[in-house]
Amino acid sequence: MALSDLSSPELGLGPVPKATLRAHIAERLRAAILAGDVAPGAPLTETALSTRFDVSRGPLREAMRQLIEEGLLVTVPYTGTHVAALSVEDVREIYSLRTALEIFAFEQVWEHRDDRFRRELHRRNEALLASIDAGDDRTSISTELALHGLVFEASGHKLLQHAWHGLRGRLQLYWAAHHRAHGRRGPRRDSHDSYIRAALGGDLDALRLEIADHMRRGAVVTEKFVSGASRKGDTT
Amino acid sequence: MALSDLSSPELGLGPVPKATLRAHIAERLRAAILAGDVAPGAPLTETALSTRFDVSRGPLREAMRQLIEEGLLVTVPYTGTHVAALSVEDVREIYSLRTALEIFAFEQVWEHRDDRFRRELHRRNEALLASIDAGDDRTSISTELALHGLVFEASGHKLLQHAWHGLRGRLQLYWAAHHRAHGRRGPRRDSHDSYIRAALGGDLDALRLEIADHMRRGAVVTEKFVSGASRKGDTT
DNA sequence: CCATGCCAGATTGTCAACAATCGACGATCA
DNA sequence: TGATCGTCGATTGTTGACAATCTGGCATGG
Repeated sequence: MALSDLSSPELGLGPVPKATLRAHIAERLRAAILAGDVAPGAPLTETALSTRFDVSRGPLREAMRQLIEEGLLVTVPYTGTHVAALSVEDVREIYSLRTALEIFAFEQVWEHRDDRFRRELHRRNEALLASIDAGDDRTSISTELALHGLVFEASGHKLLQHAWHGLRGRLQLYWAAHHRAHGRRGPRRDSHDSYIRAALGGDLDALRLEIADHMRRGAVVTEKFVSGASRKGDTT
Repeated sequence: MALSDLSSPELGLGPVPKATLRAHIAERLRAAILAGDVAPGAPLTETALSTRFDVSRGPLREAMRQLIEEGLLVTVPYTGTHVAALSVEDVREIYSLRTALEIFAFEQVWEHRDDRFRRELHRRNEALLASIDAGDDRTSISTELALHGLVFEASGHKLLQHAWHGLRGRLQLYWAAHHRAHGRRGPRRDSHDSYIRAALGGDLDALRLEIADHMRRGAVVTEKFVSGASRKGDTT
């Protein structure tokens, strides 16, 4: 199953999202952080945020707890909360774990790849290319994450998807910061060609190597940015 | 580094845990669930819990959010909260992801295994054997989890440890339920012998196979229990 | 007899006030 | 002059009351 419900519109049926205030707050706050409205390492106070969002501190705190769990915020009891700081160690952990999880995801999907999967992979890659060509670095982050996210969605493995979401948020924090610092962060236009080829090919071992290499390249770029930024006394 | 601070007593120095109420509540509630004081699938109401714990609903809610994130509770807005129900699909996901993560953890540690690591592995295995021999099924769950947890601690990979903690909680929920249902759930006395051998040996590929096999065996046992329990209309 | 609409109880969501704790500044004293 | 202790502002932690929403059952009408 699982493989069959990638983007079925379902005619708009299915359970509608129940909107609780904390969910909205979490979404807005996450967006604000990833948009760089507050820099990594910058402090956040509950009262200030509750005023800005015009909500009480109760739901705001619950939303912040969620972002803490996602690794975007750090808090120390009775003292304060701040946006997670950037660190090279973090980058290494994110990319190494990403490698392991994405390979595992492909192992799960491997025998079940169908036309739908192939088409969707191509579609998302073209969306990535389009945003790169348009020079829109902001959406190219989203499209690249969507491309890599496909295999996790297709796996139908809820726990695995959960782990991917956690990684994705942290990754987005670093990419967004990189984007703001250097203007252009996006991958080279052809950087995913061999990835796509291997993902649709017949050699699982080749894909393993390709993913490891792909991640290694990404990690090097991001690490370099972080160590450069922290040397300038930016964060940490 | 990382490999060096496995169980250093530090003479009782080091930062004392800052006790917030929600942390205590989360701990107690988690213990209650894993002890089976509330069965999987059973409903939990905030007001009832806040009365029993003699705290207000604020910190209680934050503690519950944490357990929700850990996969022990499930909530639907404005409607209710219940302990997570058991499902064979969940078991398959837990064990398959466990396999991937534990292999990854060993890959991280492989070249850094030292005497300390070897000693600690033996120590924890002996603790497991002791609890099995003592017929203490309750602590044998803890000791088995501690044994498998070593490689994650030794990896020094914070993100990986975080993922392991998430898996461990879910696993504990199933094992505890199994224990309560059948009295004796624990592994056979020699079930970790080949695991230890492979973990300390020189053949990483052999260890990969051993872990995969070890998990497969565990998954089969747990799956069988869950499908049996649900067929009796126990949960789900 | 079945479908529909409504009502009541229960449960979670939200709010504003109060308490506990922390970090830093400045006064005090050797 | 230097260190130490107390105090104060700021921040998070906690509480109890109130509002919004859901679920099930019941009355009503076809």
